Amino acid sequence: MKTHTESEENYIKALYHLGGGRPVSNGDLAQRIGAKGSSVTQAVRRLGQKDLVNVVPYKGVQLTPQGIRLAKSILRKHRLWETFLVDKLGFGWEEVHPLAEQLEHIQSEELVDRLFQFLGSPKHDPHGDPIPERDGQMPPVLGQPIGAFTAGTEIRIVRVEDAGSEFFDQLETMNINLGNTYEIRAISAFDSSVELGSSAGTFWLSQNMCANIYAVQS
Amino acid sequence: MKTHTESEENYIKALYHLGGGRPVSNGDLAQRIGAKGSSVTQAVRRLGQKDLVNVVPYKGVQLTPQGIRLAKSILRKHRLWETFLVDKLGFGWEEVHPLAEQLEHIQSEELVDRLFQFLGSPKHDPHGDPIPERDGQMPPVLGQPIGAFTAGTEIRIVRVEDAGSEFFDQLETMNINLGNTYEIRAISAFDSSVELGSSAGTFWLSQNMCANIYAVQS
DNA sequence: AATAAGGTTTAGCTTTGCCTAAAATAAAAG
DNA sequence: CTTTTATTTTAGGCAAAGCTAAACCTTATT
Repeated sequence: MKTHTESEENYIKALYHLGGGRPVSNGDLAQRIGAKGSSVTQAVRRLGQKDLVNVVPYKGVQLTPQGIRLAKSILRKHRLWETFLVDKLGFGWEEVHPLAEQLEHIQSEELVDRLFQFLGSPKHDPHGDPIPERDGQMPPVLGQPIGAFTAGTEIRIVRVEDAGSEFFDQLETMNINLGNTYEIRAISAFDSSVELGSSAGTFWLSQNMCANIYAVQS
Repeated sequence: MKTHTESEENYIKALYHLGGGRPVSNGDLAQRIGAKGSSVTQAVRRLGQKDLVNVVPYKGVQLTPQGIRLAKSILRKHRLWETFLVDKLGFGWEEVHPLAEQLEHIQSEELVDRLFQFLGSPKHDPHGDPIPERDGQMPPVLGQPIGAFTAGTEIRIVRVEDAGSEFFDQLETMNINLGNTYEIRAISAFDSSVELGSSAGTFWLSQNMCANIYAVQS
């Protein structure tokens, strides 16, 4: 695997995030990257010459299998570093993203492998997102939105979406963490908010909160 | 502290290595960076505009106090990451340098502080080199070359110079590590090589090896 | 003091990566 | 089926960093 610039890797990551293997529009990509359309046109042309994407002018850009492989390897690094920052250095959920965004560009297979081992071969990162394996395989995406369960079910929180720092702050103040278990007490027919119960008492979660918190039956 | 490019940081680091606070010639800097003189001229001009160096055309470049502060903060990061790679991830001495060279550019005071704590507030890195403190203070530079002791002295290895991978390989094969203790059995009057003894037996170290291995009496 | 040698700077070119403004194309509306 | 609108691409600029070759200081030699 050759070496790529950070900019290139950022485009690949954005492409994977937005489309996986499917085509992505110039505009969407520009928005995600935070650059103008014209810059994107040039950038993807460069990526095309390295066979990381297929470009159809005026139509869209699409990762090649090679591009997908690269995207996954970057995602793997990103999520391993996030795990390191939270588990080992004690960072909070919301702080780690920008840091991992820098660390994910460090080039060294060996480093990734050793980090993986050091962290105890994790399958999911601190948000519960799956960490791609060495060979590109993806562990399962865990859970379903809290609102999808029925009243009376015992659930365990296994994943939270990255919905911005205010969302994470809210989780913090409500003391909601991965691994917590609750009983679904009620689901409002009016606004789909959910009442959760634990030994510590019961509380209501807004629909917007619920949509970003994933759980499994337990 | 503003944010700098990797290239800028590399120049600052090189300047610190070559001259500390003293002026450095364009040529020496070019050699160290691995670029042509003309590139260096431009680069230092940019650094000058940021008040990180003082440039006197045709004479030399010199770090400002601000530049020295930056240099130390980079060195701190470099050596902390080296410590992490060796102590926590089990890398060998000689492998860590290029990796630390990438990691030292990660921007986050918070990360450095937490890493420092996580590593147990180390004063020296795995080669025995002092790790600059947060405030720029330098812990002592440990030991003196092995050849400087007299026969009969008990010594403990506390530092090795970075004298290239062949040197490290040699240390490896001779099983010489920081913390090892030996007795100086003899010093050759002919070529200044040194005979070291331990419970495992005795062996001779060439003058070139000795010059890069530092010890204290013990 | 004049000149040759060595190191330094300037001039001009390349690539990456981003920008704005103008032209071109695709899609939607009439 | 044309026209308007929205998106995308081209054209032309700019800054960071590097390069080569030519011009320019310094210094050392004669």
